Amino acid sequence: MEFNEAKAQFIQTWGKLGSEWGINRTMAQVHAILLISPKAMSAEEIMAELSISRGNANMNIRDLINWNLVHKELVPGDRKEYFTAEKDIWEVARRIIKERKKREMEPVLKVINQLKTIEGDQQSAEIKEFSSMINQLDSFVGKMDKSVNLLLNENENKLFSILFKLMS
Amino acid sequence: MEFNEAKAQFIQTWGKLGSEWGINRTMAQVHAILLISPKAMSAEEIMAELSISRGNANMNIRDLINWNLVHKELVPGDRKEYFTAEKDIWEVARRIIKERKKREMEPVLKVINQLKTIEGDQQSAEIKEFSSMINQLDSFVGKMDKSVNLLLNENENKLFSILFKLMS
DNA sequence: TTAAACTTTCAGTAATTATTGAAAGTTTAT
DNA sequence: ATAAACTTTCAATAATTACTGAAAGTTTAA
Repeated sequence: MEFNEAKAQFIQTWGKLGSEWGINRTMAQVHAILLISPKAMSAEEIMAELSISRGNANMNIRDLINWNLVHKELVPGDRKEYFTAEKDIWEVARRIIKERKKREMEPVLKVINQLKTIEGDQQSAEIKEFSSMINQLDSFVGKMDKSVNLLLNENENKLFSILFKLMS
Repeated sequence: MEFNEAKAQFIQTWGKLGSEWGINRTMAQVHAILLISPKAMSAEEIMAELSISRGNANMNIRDLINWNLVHKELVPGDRKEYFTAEKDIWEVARRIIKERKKREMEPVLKVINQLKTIEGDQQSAEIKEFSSMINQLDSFVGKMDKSVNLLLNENENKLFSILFKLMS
C-alpha cells in the first residue's frame, strides 16, 4: 500500500473509532495526524491536512490539550504555535483512561452513593429490586475504580505480567 | 430520597453514561428501566415509563436484544411480548465488552495489520514515524485483545484476586 | 379464511451535535 | 503607541443522529 493511502486510512479509522466511543470524530482525526507526524505541526498544517476551518481546528486542538494528549511546542524565532502528540501508546491509553475516569466514572459513583438509601416500604418488590441493583453497581463500580487506579499507577510490563499469570 | 425520584435519577444517569460512551441515550434508559424492574415489561409499559413512541421503543429493545443484554419472555395465555434484562452486573459488563470487542476492536485490528507494510522510501521521516506508530499499536491492541479474552473467560473472583496481587 | 392483537418498518421531522468564518482578542516587535 | 501576526470566540448554519406515528407486516384464535 502507498504511504498516502495508508495515512488516509489510518486517520479515517482512528476517527471512526473515536466517534464510536463518544469522542468527536474531528478531534480523533487531529490526534491521528499528530500521532504519525515526525514533527510538530501548526494549526495551518492541520487545517490543510483535514480540510477543516480555523475555528474547528482550534477547538479540537484545545480539547486534545485538555485531555493531556497534545501539547504546544514553541519554536524560537517563530510566533506560530506548534503542536505535538504524546507518542508512547501506553501513555496515551493511560491518559485517556484517567480522563474518562475523572469525567464519567466519578460522577456516576457519586450518584450511586446517593441512591443507596431510599425511603419507603423496604419490602415492596420494586424497592427491593432497585436496592439490589444499586448495591451490585456500587460494589462493581468500586472494584473497577480500584482496578483502574492500579492500571494508572503501574507500568505496562507489571500489568501484563500479572494478566499473564491469570492465563495459566 | 423518595423511590420515584431515585428511579428517575438512575434512569437519567444511566442514559447520560451511555451517550457519553457512544450508546444511544434512549437505549441506555430502556436498559436502566429493565435493570430495576422486578418483573418482565411489555413494550407499552416501557413506552409509558419513558414517554417514547412505539417505533422508538421497538428499535431500542431490538438493539438491546442484539447486544444480548435483554431477552424476550413469553407469558402463557398472553400474546404480548415481555422483556427482561440480565441482572448480574458482572455478566452485563462481560456482554458489553464482548460486543464492543467484536464490533470495534476486531475491525481496527484488521486495518492495523493492513497498514504494517507500506511501499516507499523506508528511510523517510514520515514513513519511519508512521511505521513506528503502527507497530506500537499492533503490539498494544494485540495485548489488549488477549487481556479482554481473559476477562471474558474468567469469572469475577479470579480476575479480582489477580488484580489484588497486583496491588501488593 | 377472517379479523383482532400484536410487532416492525420507514419516510418525514425533530433534536442534537459539529463546523464555519468573520469579528474580537491577544501578543510581539519596532 | 501601533500594527502585524497570530489565536480565540461564538452566532449562524450544516451535518448527523434520533424519534414519531401511521401503514405494512405477522401471528394467533376461532
